[in-house]
Amino acid sequence: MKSRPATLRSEVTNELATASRKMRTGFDALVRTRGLTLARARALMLLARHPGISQTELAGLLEIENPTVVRLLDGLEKQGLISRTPAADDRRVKRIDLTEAAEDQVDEIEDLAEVMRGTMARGIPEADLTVTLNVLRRMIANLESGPAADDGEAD
Amino acid sequence: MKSRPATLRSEVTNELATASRKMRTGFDALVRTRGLTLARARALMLLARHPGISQTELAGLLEIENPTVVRLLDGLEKQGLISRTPAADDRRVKRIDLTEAAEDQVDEIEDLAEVMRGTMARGIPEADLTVTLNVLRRMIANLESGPAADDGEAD
DNA sequence: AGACAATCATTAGCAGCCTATATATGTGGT
DNA sequence: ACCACATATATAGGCTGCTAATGATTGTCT
Repeated sequence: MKSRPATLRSEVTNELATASRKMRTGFDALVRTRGLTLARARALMLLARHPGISQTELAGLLEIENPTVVRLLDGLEKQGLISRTPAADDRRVKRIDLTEAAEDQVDEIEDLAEVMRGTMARGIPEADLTVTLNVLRRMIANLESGPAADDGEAD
Repeated sequence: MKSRPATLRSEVTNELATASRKMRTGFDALVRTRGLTLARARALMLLARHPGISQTELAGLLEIENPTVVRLLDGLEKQGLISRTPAADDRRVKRIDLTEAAEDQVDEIEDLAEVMRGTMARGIPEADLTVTLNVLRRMIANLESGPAADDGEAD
């Protein structure tokens, strides 16, 4: 077992995982007070912005797989928050819409999300947030391009 | 339904979630080539640093709940990577240790983690990583102190 | 037209996380 | 000693994510 000192990189990745987990957990706790879960709340927010989309399209927006969407919508349907309507032009697809009850909830959810963001950003200079945003985007791009050679290592 | 523009804050939180998810997914794919999963690899790494700890202590380090640890260790035990030994002084607790087979794997896992970190950090100046680290730490602190009043709101 | 491939939704089964609850053991007050 | 409470592990059941496989429909190609 080699002993490994904590490096800047390892600290960033650790704290990235921790911050994300705490954010998820915290927001999940918030929406649970409204009878929802994080995944369901996310779906509702997207459906509010994209009414009538198909399940596959929703899966793409949520970046989860189709079978996961199916069960997610099963739950939301049982809660009376969405409706599945067979599409007229393509009988394979079903169009998903929010019910009125759900539309009322979406604004509350958005407010909770805003509270969450405000909490997290408390006391952090905007310039630092901007740097962080760029770092995160570069990391995402790096992850998407795979563990390639260290081409862009020197900046 | 109010219309909401994308704000710096909302972008940071979105990308934070995305980066973390992709990091998890990517590392999970890496360790899967060694017959492991992300959760199991994390447990092995911690057990390597803290041999003989109890399940509750491990749960604390992993920041997951006790029942989750039970099933995690059930799996690792079946794989022959850990052993559960009843403690002599307190017959409620079991001490968890890595088997020799596991110790051999831990270094490989650590190497994979290092590959992951290198991939993510590719092309990012150290100064920016430092800013990001501080931002993440502040966010974690903010999340832990709860959705308090906006004391430090103004930068 | 008919055969074949692609797409959408679904089901089944696994893993990981959770909460609530049960069981065994340990600890402290009376 | 005894009873109440706390702690450690385990079990049961739910939610969310995945992959693999199915059924129905649509598109394509000969």
